[in-house]
Amino acid sequence: MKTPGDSGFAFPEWAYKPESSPGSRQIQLWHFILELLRKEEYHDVIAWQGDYGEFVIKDPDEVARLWGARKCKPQMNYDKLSRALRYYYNKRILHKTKGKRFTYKFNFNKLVLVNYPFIDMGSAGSNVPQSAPPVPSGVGTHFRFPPSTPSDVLSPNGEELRSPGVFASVARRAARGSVSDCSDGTSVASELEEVGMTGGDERPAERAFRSLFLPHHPRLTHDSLFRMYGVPPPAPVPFPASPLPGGPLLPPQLSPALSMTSTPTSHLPYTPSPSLASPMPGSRFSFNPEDMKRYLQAHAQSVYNYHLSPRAFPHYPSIVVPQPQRLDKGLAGPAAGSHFSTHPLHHQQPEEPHASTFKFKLQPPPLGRKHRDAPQSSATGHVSSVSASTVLFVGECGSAAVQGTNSAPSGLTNSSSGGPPKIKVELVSDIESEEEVEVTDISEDDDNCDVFAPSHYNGGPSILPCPDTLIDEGDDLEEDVFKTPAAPPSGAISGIAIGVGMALPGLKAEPREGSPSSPGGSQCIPLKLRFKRRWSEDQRMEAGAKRRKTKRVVPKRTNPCPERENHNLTRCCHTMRGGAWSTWLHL
DNA sequence: CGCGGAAGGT
DNA sequence: ACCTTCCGCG
Repeated sequence: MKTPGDSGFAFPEWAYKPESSPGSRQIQLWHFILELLRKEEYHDVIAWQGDYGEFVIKDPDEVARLWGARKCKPQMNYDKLSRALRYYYNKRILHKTKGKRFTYKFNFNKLVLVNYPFIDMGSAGSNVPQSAPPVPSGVGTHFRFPPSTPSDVLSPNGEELRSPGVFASVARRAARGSVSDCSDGTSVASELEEVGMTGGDERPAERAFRSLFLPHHPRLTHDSLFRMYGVPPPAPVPFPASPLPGGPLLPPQLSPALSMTSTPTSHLPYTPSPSLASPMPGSRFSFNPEDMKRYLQAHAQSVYNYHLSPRAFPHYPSIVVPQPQRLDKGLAGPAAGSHFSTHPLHHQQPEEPHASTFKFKLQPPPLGRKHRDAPQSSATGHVSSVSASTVLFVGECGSAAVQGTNSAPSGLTNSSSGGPPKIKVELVSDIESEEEVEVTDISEDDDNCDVFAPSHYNGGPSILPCPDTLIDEGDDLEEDVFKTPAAPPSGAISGIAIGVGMALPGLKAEPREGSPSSPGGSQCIPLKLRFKRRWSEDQRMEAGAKRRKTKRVVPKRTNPCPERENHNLTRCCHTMRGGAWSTWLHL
């Protein structure tokens, strides 16, 4: 078992559960599906079947119910869920297995290739979708899954790996170029056979898929990997910004993502997501160390980020992934030892383990907008029946139960189909992927960091902390509640700030000289003072001015839905998303 | 059942 | 962006 203590660092517990981590997107349907598929208790509800990646929803209503529970959408039903699934067709995450009811198939080629690019996909053949990044020739021509290790060293409940630290281990290991020292010598290849695979005719991607996604793989669990790679090191930077150890010949044995084999559901980053869909800077893979480096960094970081929380850190190309937060105080809190450090998913899904307590009747087939408009009675009727059996659920999901009645007719009752026929040009997903390559785009942070306009340091280190923390609360908030080793030393912050400020005199750069760690930051003081003065002026100037969004208003979140709890963490995470370490200090 | 457009929500 | 909701169509 990995406790915050034994590894020397810890993450906030939300970091271990990306699905529900506030900064992350809410769990996506296909994550959820994978999650269900992975759990035996749901094998009567949904299960792998047929081809690789193919699964059958045996109990559509139940799946819908579970999904609805997860998303706090008590009105969920298979009709809606399947619509959501159909949206995956275009994204090529899923497709329908024709002729088989309730049967869909994951596009594992894409998933595997995109997320596990070092897996040997066999001959650059036909079945490799173009959306998938090409496999560098020097890398992973013959991918071997990492060997597993005895399954009794660490606690067995490690099925949910959340520690990005593994990456570092892997990276280090990769740097050393040795993977062969598995303790028990069991090769993963053999494991694949153990799982009962049709070795020969199976395509590599499928093999990969199996090992990655099949439920309860006996060996490739978090534990084995964890054991294999030891305790996460203090610096979980998967691929540091420093030159790649082996140059382009990074040992193929483990893609960073592969270290997360155990939790397909939660670490398969959403494929079409920007930095993942096609991590290469262009559609073409140029195989030089620089590109490789960038690629690896982006990829690893993406995965890593996803682990932590996809939104936790912006995807910057040459950024060093922030180190984990040592939640001395955070985790020392009441709930710390008990279950935070154990396994997120286990306490994360109140609805699933206790599906019974969550019994609520699925909404009957949609009444239709019109129907809901006119006869209030029928809607009310079934809603009440729902809520009656869903007291607990209502409690957790807040307004959920009300939905049935309050969803307004939206006025568009009748089909506005009078218009002329439109031809819609569909975007091919490959193109999607390509446009999502923008690894260098940091514009996303603009909103959160409008004091330092990103353009100002576009060329420079993209890791600039966003000083909005300092701005909104003045100097009072220097108190680091979360001492994070990764937080750039305040000196660095001021240094950067100053640097920026010098380059751009008009900038409101808060030098943050009040920082505890640099009480007498001698060297910079004059400048700092200057900036301080400047800052004060600006503050005064802005005092009367309209509120800028630098003022971070803590939103009143009343939604008790498990998906959205962790309010303070939410705040943290959201600000984090703004690209600011300093925000952590904010907590 | 399954599809996909359309609109809306967050 | 990723659904959720509704709906008409086959």
